[in-house]
Amino acid sequence: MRDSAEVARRLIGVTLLVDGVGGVIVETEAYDREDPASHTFSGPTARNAVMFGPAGRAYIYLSYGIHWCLNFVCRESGHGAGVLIRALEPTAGIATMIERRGQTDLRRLCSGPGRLGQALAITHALNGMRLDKRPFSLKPRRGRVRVISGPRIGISKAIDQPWRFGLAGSQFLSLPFR
DNA sequence: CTTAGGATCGCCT
DNA sequence: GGCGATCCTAAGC
Repeated sequence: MRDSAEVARRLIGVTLLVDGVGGVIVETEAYDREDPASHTFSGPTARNAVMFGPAGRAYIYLSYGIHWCLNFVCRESGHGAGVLIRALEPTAGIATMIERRGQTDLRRLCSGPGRLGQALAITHALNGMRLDKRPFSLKPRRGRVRVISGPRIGISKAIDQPWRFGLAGSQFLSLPFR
């Protein structure tokens, strides 16, 4: 597969479901092996092992001891590359997501990696699983989409890299693009 | 609308 | 032992 920034860009507009629940990907971030902000920057460890394995799998980690976050593993020279799925526009299983999240605001159902994880019931149990098999489902986007990019969010290193991607004009982004 | 603090725990130095 | 690829709530303008 190609580099993670290209994958991150091409994922915008793709429909992601987990057990039939989810929506259209509207925000992603790319991370790679040579990237100081990436979990893989310092080499393989127990946590990031999946990121050094085959492409097309889920890498899931626990953020701040509370939030399960979903990444797609990419293959790049040296491996250790992936894309963080940061936000969805909810389209399927909305009632289920509202119940899991405990709030009804559609704009905040899946707008952020932690919220998305909660809405889709992402847990460590899905770590390393193939994205082309149950419970995951990916459907190609229809037609063209306008993608914007900018600095990634919530990191302190490599903030100059424009490796955050979003669907232009979407109301479901975790934060606006400047 | 912006900012500040707390929650909470696995990972790595 | 310190610190996050975060989110929520409350308080301040």
